[in-house]
Amino acid sequence: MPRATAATQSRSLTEDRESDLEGFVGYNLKRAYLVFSADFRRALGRHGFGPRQFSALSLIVQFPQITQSELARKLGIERSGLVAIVDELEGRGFVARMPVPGDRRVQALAATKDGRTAYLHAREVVRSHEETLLSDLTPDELDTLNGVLRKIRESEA
Amino acid sequence: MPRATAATQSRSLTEDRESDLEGFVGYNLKRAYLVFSADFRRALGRHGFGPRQFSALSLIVQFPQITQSELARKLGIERSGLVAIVDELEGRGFVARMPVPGDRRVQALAATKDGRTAYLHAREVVRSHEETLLSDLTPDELDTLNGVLRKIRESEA
DNA sequence: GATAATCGTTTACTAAGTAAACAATCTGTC
DNA sequence: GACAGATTGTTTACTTAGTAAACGATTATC
Repeated sequence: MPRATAATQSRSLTEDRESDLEGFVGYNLKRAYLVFSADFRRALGRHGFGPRQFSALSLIVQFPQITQSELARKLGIERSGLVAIVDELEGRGFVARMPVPGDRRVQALAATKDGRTAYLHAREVVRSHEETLLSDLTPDELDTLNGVLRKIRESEA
Repeated sequence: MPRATAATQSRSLTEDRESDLEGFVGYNLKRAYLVFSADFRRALGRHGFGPRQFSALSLIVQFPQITQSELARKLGIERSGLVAIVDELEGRGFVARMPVPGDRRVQALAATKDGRTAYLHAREVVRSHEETLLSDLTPDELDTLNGVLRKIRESEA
């Protein structure tokens, strides 16, 4: 069994030879997220997708007729913040706002054919960008990472 | 006007056991980072520290006489972005900009006594906030998380 | 000694979000 | 059926965290 490398003494309270900062999960989480974010833009920027548009379109494709409030809830952002995202997706012809018979307040969202096509293509680009970024990880590490990130997310109030 | 029948059959297009989005590490990384970030502010907001001020002060305490350029490099941000952070730390009396004998361009940064005290206190608050957030993780998971985040960070160009 | 590079800084800009208010609409209670 | 209260999408104003380009002062290089 390949044991963890020698660089895992980080739990000591008094050993200060490496930066304190590197020992904080929050800081490392932010830096790792920034690496992903920058690479995402490199990979999908030319396709005209930012992370927010991609996330929103993904959920719209997957949950047809979802309302804006529900989508905002799933994304963890405010309704007001979602308006601009949907505006842009609609402006590109990827998404349509549609009235809902029973309730005239809500706008149901549906991906157009173009939107679905663009999403399926973008999804493959994102998969490949992630595969590259994560290529140094063992399958075990990848599994643990996914599980841990989910645990952290679920600990949210 | 694109017709969109109420009965959408797009479910058969994808193998969609759960949301595509949940399968992307980048998205989960962002959500997890936001959980940490919000909790960090809850924990240290009343102490007047944001994540940026905390990170900068941490490195200044650990590397006395560090220059602003070097600090920016370590933090992974632009020099121009660091100015406001140092301004604030200096305004609170936590940090002093000092001239360096050999080179009149640079400003060496040093934590004041107040700055060191405030940092040591804040560090304990951060440790406790992280401990709480990560309490659902096994020691193995925590080790793997730290290692994986580091690997991702080091893959940066 | 001219030219290039570096440092801290300012200014203008961008991205991504929140918070509060608003009109329109829906729901539950009397 | 009327009416108080909640909900929806939206606008507006604001905040946060950063980048990019230019600048004067200085230092390094040829």
